[in-house]
Amino acid sequence: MNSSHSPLAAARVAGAKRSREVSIADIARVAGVSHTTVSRALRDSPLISEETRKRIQQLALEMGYTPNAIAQSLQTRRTNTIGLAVTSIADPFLSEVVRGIEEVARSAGLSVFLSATHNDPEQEIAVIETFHRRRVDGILVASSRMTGEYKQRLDQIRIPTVLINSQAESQYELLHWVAVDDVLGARLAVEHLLALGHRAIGYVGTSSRPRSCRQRLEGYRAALADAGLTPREEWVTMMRAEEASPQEDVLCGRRALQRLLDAGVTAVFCQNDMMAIGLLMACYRRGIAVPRELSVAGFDDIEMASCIIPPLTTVRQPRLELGRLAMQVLLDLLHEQEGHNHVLTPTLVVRESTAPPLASSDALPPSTTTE
Amino acid sequence: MNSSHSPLAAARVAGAKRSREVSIADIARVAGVSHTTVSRALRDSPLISEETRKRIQQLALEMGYTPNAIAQSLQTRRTNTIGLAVTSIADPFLSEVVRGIEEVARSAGLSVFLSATHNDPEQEIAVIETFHRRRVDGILVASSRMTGEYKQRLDQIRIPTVLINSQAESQYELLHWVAVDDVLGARLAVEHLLALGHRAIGYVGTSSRPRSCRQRLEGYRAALADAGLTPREEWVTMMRAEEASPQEDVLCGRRALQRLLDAGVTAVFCQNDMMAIGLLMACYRRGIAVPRELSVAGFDDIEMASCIIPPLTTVRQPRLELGRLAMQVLLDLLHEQEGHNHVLTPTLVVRESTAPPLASSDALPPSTTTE
DNA sequence: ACTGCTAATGCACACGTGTGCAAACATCCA
DNA sequence: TGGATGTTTGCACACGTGTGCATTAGCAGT
Repeated sequence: MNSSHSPLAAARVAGAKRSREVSIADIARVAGVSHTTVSRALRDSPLISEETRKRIQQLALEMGYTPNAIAQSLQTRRTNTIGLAVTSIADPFLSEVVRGIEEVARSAGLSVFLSATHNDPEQEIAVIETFHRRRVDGILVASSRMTGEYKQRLDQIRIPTVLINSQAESQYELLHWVAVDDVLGARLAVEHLLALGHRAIGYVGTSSRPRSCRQRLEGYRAALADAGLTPREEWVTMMRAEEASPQEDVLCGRRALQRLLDAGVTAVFCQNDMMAIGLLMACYRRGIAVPRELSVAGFDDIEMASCIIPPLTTVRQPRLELGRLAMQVLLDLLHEQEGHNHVLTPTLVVRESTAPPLASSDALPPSTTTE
Repeated sequence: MNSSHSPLAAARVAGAKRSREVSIADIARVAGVSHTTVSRALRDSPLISEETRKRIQQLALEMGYTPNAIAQSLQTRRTNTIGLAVTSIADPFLSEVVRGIEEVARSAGLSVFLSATHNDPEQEIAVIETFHRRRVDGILVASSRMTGEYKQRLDQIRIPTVLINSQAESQYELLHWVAVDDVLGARLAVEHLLALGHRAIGYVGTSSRPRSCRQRLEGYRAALADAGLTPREEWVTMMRAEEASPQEDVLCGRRALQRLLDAGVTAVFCQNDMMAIGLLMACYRRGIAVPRELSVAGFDDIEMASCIIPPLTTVRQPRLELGRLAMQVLLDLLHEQEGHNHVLTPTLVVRESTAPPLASSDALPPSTTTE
């Protein structure tokens, strides 16, 4: 009958330095009931009388009780946690995707572990390993190359997984995925350039994202073919890259300009916006007017695309939607429902980096079906 | 003596559908020892003989054992987890900061929970609450306003916390922080404009980040004062905003142009790069040449600043460093060491959006110390 | 008063891991 | 051979929460 006047004061004193948090056992002791009753009362179990429940909930509040999610997870075998692996956190394409994911996850009561893989197979495996150790309920992987070992790993641990715009060349039936139609997107961009009157249209891609590069190249080729054109070999410039970082992409675009000019193109379709921006910068440096002398189109429609001068014509990926949908599919899987794969439709956003070619541009001999 | 030929096969069968993961108890059973021995062997305890340890580690590998971090956390009272609260995930300023944080965290064996608060007090509290429930070892808060209730909450739960570029007007001695010197940064930018010959220099700020706005305004005023100038009231345009999102900032910049032109300034210093970019876009629309007719300087040096045309003169915040350092301070706190607060020094990055004013610009009467 | 029924509560165990302490065993020395 | 010392192992408990089952209390009906 000396110290603690109220449970509240007791909690304060207990939490003075670095001591334990208030547990249901503590509440039980104060309330004079078993920890079982407290547990049930806090979870609104119908087994507990209205009166007891109210009393205990009030007490929990006064004592500053915060449930221990760790202990709950151990018991229920659910952590209400997901792992999100991205290639690069600073990737402007991913920012909105991650935003969509976190938004949906949080409204479903899930917390998100974020980890970067830097497009490096070894780190990818380490990240998955960590997620597994932490017993996440599900995993999302964005824009990753999927090396064989990685896939094998994911396969073994049997955690529901959804891939977003996977760069793996082969799909695996065990994994689910959400992606944007790259072939269609590329078609839209190239058809736009064709409609403006361009005939010599270049392509710039990078080896750091092999799948989207291949698919977009395919769309590019298909659009040209439909117009009765076959691209010259030198129109297609493939840049070597490893890291898949924005800086690297800009550099690729910048370095590609000379080769494209040498190839004599009047328009360029870039694998993504960052490369297009690199290209624009190089044009600015060399005094080449865009779009008057050279038309440039990108892919992704990142924030920057609309902020740059001239505003970039590009293919819009519904990035926020992509993230939301991926998380939604994962939620379905977590609820033991069947998960469906989705292909989202990109749209063309015409801005000011594309225009009809200069009349002089047909100094270049038209390269129609040389086949 | 019927089914499982090897521990490996046994594990495979066990993990067939949705059954339990392999635990140390399982390994113990197979190895014919107690779970205690397995626990010690896997942790390289000196209590275990070399031979037993090797045997058990080998067995663990074969059985596909992955330690349960949840159970470990419950026992050791450490989750090796931190919570990172940001205002907006898509904020280009934060991308590099988050990258630095995750990098250091991961190399220290910590996983990162990411959550967005949208600059909303209610959500901020909810996020902190969740972090607490999950028993994170530490918390990082980036660019947040710190409402009283929020602070009180953080204060109660006594989890080591580090603030990054906090927007709270008052600092609390309990919390640690890392920040960039806003006053100095603003000085650098404005002194640069002064050195170019500008006398009528405008400022654009937003109410969504009150502290950095106030500090940068202070630096702006100080630089002008040192040059013997007092800014006219209409040179300082304050935009109302709530969300603290990039889109919102761009809009603020865009809408500020007219007011600045009316005020007759020849150069503008913006609270951040996104606002400067909005301003540039507005200039582009109105056919105002930057930097010939109007000089524009920003703050932050986000990726976009160097990619835009014209490349933006701005004040560089060491963003990656900021993230790394904040995480480092948090690590110190986690290791029971004293945490030190840090003020980082920004630097001026002169690019191409600033130039001397047109000769005609002094049609505007010089407004020297009207005081 | 006894039975049968419902409502409310507690016991005991589970989840998977770490660790203090005791016990068993081996080794060495006198 | 006995005792001292050192090495290796296991028992039992702890961490905080959830839940099946038994137990108790309360109440109505005969």
